[in-house]
Amino acid sequence: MSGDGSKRKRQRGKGDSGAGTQPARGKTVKEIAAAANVSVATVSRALQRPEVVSEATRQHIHEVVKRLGYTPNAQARNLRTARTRLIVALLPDIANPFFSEVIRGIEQVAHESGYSVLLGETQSSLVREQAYADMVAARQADGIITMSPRVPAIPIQGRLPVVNACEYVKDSQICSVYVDNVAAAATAVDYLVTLGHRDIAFIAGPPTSPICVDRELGYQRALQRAGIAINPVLSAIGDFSIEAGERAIELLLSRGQAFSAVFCSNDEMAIGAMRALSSHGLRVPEDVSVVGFDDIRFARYTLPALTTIAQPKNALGREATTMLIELLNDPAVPPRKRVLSADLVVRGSTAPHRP
Amino acid sequence: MSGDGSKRKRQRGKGDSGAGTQPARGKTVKEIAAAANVSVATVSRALQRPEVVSEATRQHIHEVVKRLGYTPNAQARNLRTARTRLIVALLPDIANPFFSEVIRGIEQVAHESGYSVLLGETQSSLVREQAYADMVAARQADGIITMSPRVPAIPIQGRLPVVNACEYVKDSQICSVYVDNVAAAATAVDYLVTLGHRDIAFIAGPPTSPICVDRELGYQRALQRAGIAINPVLSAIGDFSIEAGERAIELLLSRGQAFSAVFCSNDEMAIGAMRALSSHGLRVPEDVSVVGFDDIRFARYTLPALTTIAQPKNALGREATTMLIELLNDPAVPPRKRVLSADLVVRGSTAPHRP
DNA sequence: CGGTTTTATGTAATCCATTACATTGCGCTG
DNA sequence: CAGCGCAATGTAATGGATTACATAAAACCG
Repeated sequence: MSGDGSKRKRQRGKGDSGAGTQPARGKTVKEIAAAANVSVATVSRALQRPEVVSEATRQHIHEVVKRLGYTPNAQARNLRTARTRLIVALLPDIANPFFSEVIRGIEQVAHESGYSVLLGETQSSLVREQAYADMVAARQADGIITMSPRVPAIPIQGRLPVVNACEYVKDSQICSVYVDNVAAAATAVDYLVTLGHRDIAFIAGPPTSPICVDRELGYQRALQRAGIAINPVLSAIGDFSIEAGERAIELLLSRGQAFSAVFCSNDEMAIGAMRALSSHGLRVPEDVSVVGFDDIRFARYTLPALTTIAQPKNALGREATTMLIELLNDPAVPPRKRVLSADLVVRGSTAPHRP
Repeated sequence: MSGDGSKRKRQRGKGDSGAGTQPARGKTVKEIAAAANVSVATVSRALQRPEVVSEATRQHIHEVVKRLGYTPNAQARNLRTARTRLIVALLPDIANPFFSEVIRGIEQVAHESGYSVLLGETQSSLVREQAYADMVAARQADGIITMSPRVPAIPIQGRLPVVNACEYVKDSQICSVYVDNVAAAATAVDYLVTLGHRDIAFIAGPPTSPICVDRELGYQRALQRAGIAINPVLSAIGDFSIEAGERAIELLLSRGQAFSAVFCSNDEMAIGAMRALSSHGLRVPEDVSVVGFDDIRFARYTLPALTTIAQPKNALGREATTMLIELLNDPAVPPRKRVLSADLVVRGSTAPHRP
């Protein structure tokens, strides 16, 4: 009986066989368990939930772990627990100072909560956006914070682990954190009105993004409130770059319609606008007041320093991350939109209108 | 006898038992294999090495995969293959425009090679640096690109999967990519000398970093070459921030030693210097010429535009990543130091000396 | 002191894809 | 046609930790 004595199973476990030249495999729980004379379960528990093992055992195991220099294999843990503690931060452009400050807020909260941040720069490419979203489907990341106005499709069932930061998607089940762009833009324009300006130009952002539409809306509302007619000749569109700000001013000036102030949809365009204005011999703020949006770090250091709407960049990142982590811990939390406040910061680029 | 007929093994595999409320488990190879009437091995092969399965089978499997919406679990794959295709980018501060452009280069190459980038902002904290390094030990990332002058300890045997970018560590087996800071700084100062300046101030960076020492060395060499005595009263130290540049100028001016030019160890301090100078009624470049280092994006847009040393930021990131990936593919490649060139970009902040 | 909790630990199943090795079937050659 | 080689596929071991369930030992209780 028992005719299977010869069934030579492959037994080249790491413990015995001669070849000491194996490729640098890390230590495993098994080895620690053996060295500490306990079971793998106990080792795992001593490391994960120290309160359930006896004081003596725990200390002993920790001592062995330290002595042998053991670090649990995160891949194995992740596979078993089905969590990666990784979140993807999707943004169009990391070199944009606005985003890089938001990212920093994301990184902070993530780190505090034991998560790490995977950088997903998309260059606004749908393909790349999708590629990062697929990492969630592949369980290589737990969730996504997206700073673009689109929410990528993730072929998983259940609630999408996605939070929208800075941007937001209308009518959706997606959590978002952003500022009230309409109100903020209106505040900026109100301020210009207060200073006596009536011919206020506007440099818009790409109309594909809802927040740009909102900023334009705010501009229009403020004008209406002040009884000023909206003049399309005083509007130009830019792509958020400094160069776009310059071009926009060129365009506005070429139209021949005078203006004594210009509200820009972001700081970089405002910086471009200031340059273009001064290269046309127009002084800021004496001849033209300029207001930006975002309050990037350099806004404070332009000459003159830029009056702008300060977005709580760090808080946007922090809040978005907090939301995402909440969502990851409990997929049943209801979708929320959180609106942070953005305040006008008056600096040197604005002055009372001089007729 | 045989008292084990009752040994109810837990059989709650996903196929049968009633509760349809299970928590959104993803599809597995097994299910695909079953649906396609092949073995798991064949499915895996069809996806990983399509050339080894027959044309018909491959098409059939792909069809099933698509129909059922299957995405292989990356954690499982990673565990098995012992690679994560993740690299950590360690940097002190993501909001620093210099680093964010380097990061972009890193992200690009990583993406081209099928890697993703884990953002490791350290705030120059050793603890956080180490925490990210430990992710490599925990096999949660394959390697590290560090932009700080330290190389964290990673308790793994064999070659450390680390590349140093922008900074470098002396006498080490670590791969690095950086510019010749001595030569670049000397070029900048040479240029000021050519313009007739002899009283050239210097704003140094934190002396803990070798590249700062190098920049100072370059400054000194250029002066020596020109037969100008090095005057310690004309040097100040800053921490790379705009404010530090302002403070440095205050300090230099307070010392009473006249200077007609100042070379700053980075652009942000140069921007601060320009502000401080003009708030003291000194015109740039008419009264004082200013040169920076890095050529961050805003350097082009200051008033006057900043003359500076252009570091190939994108290339630094790209090259570092290329090196790291090479190293990951073949740990036997010899350690290399790669020096990229940095060129002087002359803009408006420098002018001939006017006695 | 027998019986019931509680506490500490062990055993083995599980997560899911990859892949070494085994097997099957077919075409080709001498 | 036996025999060999190659191509295609299958079976099951493997990676390393977590954890459900089982068990043993200790504490508690009337």
